[in-house]
Amino acid sequence: MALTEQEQIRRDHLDALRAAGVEPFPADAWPTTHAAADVLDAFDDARHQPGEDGEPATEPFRATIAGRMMTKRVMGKAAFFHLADESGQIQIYVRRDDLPEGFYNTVFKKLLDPGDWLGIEGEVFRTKMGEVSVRAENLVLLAKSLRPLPVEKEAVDPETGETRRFNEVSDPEFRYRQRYADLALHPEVRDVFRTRHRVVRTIQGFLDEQGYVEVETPVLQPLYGGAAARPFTTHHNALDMPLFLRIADELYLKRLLVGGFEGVYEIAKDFRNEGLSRFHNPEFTMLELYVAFRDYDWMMGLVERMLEAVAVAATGSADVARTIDGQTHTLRFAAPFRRVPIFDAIAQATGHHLYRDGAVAGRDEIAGVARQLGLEVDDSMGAGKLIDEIFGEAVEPTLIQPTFVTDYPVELSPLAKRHRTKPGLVERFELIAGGKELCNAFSELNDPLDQRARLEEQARLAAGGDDEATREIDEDFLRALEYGMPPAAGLGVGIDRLTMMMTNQSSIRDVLLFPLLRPETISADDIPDGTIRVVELASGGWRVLARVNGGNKSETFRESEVEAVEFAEWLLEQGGYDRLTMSS
RNA sequence: GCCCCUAUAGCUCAGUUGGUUAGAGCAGCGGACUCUUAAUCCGCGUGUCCCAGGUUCGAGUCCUGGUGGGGGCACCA
Repeated sequence: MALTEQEQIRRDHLDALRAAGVEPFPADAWPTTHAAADVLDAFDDARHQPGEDGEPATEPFRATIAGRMMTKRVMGKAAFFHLADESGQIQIYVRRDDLPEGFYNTVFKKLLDPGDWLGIEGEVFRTKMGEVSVRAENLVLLAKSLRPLPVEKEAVDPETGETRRFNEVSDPEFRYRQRYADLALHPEVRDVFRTRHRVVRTIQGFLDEQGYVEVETPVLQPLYGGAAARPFTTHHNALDMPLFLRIADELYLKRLLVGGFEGVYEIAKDFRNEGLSRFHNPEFTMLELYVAFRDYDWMMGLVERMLEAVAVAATGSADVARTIDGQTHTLRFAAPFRRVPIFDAIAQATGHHLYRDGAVAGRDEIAGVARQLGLEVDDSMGAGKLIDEIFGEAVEPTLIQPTFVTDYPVELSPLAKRHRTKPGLVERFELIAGGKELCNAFSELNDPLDQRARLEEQARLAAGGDDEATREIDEDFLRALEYGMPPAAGLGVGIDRLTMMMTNQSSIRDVLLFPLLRPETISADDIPDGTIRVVELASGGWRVLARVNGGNKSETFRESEVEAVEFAEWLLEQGGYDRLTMSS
């Protein structure tokens, strides 16, 4: 691999450390007494601060800490740097004469670099400039950093009192591809994932308290179902059979209701083979919950209480700040949330009552309203689809405060029970907040004959070329339903989008530690010396990469893999190379 | 799949109408400095200007095609 000058210098430092008898990757543990933030919290000037003239503190405050060296300010025989651990940063004061003979000049000044993990032991004090710091009496290298972390600097603006950051890494690609560096540099990014952890834990704690059981159902499924989406497919060798990564876990959780569990939930990774966007990642986390003997009305009450608990856990209060189109709103996740039937919401927004006298308006009337709103209408769109479009255009973006939208047209909701009093509608709600859907819930369909009819309709769609419809009927699921599934309320919550809401992030990539990106392109710099490699290009074609004695060769073949391989083999025969590898 | 924006040093960015040897700050290297904090001061420029073609006497700059990334649309019960 080609090393940058700075990478080479750090490797030189590594060798020099070993030569000086300092192990760069020691095995010894370094048990700490404090986190950086604990030291800052606990410091008390009256008891811990030494006197001006070398007078010892009335109660010296000794601490052993560990972290990453972030900055280094050397002033001859003394130096300062900041040490960052998970809790925050604390300044370290180093003096030549506090350390063993020669260590400061030959090791600390020359061979330790920003990014190195250090252990510090010493007394806590406040500097003349007023910053609580640790005076290092023992300084130990815990792990050497061989790759320079980008350096960002901070300063407090004297007028506003706000901390400004300079040279901040702004390239999103760098941040997502090298999340480890992003996290090391940006405590606030770590905070997002701590909040995500609290969101999940709060939900689990809340549901556990109700007596519900968290379960694990198969990720690898012989048939996929429970949603409409294209699946990822894979293959099991020993059984020689295709398998699908789940697109939902609904059908397995319902089997558990049949089996006698009265409240089950799963926080699951689902996988959908679809596009990427600010709101979509091919693998994402979904909460699904099913509770026997309850209905969607009851479920709204549970969601209100659960999300209030989540908001408090995530932000400290039920009021959550949310930036939408550059405007900051305060979303109140305090029960009860507003409830509005979808047709009432549409009527308020458009003036058109499309559900009258116990029936949904005619398709032509609905299409007319859609056209008035500037929506494109084509003949394939049914009444249900048009209602959905009108809602999405005219209502959804206006629902900033958490709002339950209820009683959808039956065509939109094949898995929900028909409404007990309103013909043509189903018992379903979505929770909308900040103009986006957060939850989807039904009174669940438990009639096995009706369910069979609907799955058969799906299979017909699949045969007709709809690649999001499930091709095969899940006979085992129907067999389970035939034994009898209790009436139940079901809920789905997108955990990623909920976390976006609670942390005020605008992209799903900012709440996923490792969002999916296209693979990095390999260049000749990235392969070991003395090797030749043939790589297939995402853009089509093949490239032969060769590297010997630091010299690179790169040759692209658009048309033929055979030509590329023949060229690589010819190159190998010319000598100087000892290896030819193929990579996909 | 379509549209817009974008890619220059490890990081953040300049780079004029196409002009000869591509710049700055930070980081790094050498030196000074025992309370600094975007430390300071002196000296040093480290590069596949995303890739491949093309136009031109001459391309970081213009054109065509491609790739990565961001945003929007479409898709997503």
